[in-house]
Amino acid sequence: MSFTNSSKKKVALIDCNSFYVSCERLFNPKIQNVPVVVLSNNDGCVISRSVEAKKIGIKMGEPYFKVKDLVKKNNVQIFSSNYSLYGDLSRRVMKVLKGFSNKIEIYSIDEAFLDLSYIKDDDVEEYGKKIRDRVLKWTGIPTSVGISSTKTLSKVANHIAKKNKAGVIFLKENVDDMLKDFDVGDVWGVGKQLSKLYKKNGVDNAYKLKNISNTWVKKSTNVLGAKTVMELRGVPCIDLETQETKRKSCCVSRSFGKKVTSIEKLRESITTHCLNAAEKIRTDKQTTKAITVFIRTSPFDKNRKYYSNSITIDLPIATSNSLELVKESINGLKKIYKYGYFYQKAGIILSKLDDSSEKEFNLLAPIMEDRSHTLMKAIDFTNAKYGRNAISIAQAGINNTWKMRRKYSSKIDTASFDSLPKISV
DNA sequence: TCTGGGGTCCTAGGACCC
DNA sequence: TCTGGGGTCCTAGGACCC
Repeated sequence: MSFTNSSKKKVALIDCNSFYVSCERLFNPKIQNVPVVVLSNNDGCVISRSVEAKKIGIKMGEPYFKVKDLVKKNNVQIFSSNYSLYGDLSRRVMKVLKGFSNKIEIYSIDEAFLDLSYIKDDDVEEYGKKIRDRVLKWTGIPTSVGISSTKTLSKVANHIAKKNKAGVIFLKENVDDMLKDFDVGDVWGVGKQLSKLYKKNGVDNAYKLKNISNTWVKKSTNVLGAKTVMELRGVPCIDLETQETKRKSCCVSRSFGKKVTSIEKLRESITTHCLNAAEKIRTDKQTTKAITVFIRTSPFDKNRKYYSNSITIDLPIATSNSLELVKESINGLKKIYKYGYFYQKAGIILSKLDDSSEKEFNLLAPIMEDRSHTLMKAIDFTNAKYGRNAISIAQAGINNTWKMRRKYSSKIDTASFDSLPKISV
């Protein structure tokens, strides 16, 4: 059996260029052609860089304090991250992309896969350009487009498009030449460990990985490793996930702006995280059956003893009730807290999430659930209207000395963003 | 002084059962 | 004094992603 070229699948990966930096640039004409970086929460690490910043040698994920000298010397513009702004712009980009294909997988805040199988090979590059142009014109965000027969290959194509600023790359006959030039560690699904293993065995580029023996890869890695190899050969193994699915776990955690030693401060932060997580799952109409609390000291501090611990509490009845979850998590915290350590981070994870419509049978549940449901709805409504944590509980604390640093925020918030004039086209 | 946060999936190995 | 074998289910931890 053979397939004609026209029956072959085509998938595009559209990826926003330096997404967070591009978002900041939309509101600040002064930072167009200069080096710009956006920092992670707590102003900890570099998580987005403009091309100018990359050229200077600022690496992805590097701690900010390590690049401070480079920043000063080159007058790099620094921004604390502003996720509500990036989320808003992301939704706009995705909305434009939905106009090109109804088979779309929103893969991350700045990436989406589109099924373009219905476009002829000869036309697909032009189509990619059309997508880029429209996203740029309607949202102001620059993108790169990679197109090929599998998701993994479209990732490769996108990577190349970014690197040589082609904008759009369609990988087809030229695929092997490109793969020979492509570091094995840059292949989607090949992380640090796999990269090490492959290179140890002489497989240092994507072309060699493509031609590796099936038995070896199955024996030496796992099913995902084997799938990656098949995808490099142009055999689709990873489906486009066009259905939006609900999350299976929900984690809220933060590093502290200053190290924390007392259980009272830890309790405040855990309470805050709990309230936020509970609100998130209620928004998605979900309930949880297990809550994990974790705390840890800094893994980088060589002068102090490291401590990290967590505890998971199974809940008898699935719930999304803030007060219940706070109560359980604080009980958990008491069990893992140890005096005498300088804590750097605390968080909670809600797991075993389920649809709240499928309630478990319990005699008391109907009454209890109903009353708490009304209260939670009132809390969520007020917080949505007057800002997050307008209604909180006393334990969350008011003077939060442990709150994270956000020294370089552009202070563009969702409200002011919404009030900006929209570009008409 | 200062090193993010939020996810998913896979697998080995333990617990348990007959 | 002698130690089976096979199956399922669950979970912690690792690897990966952005």
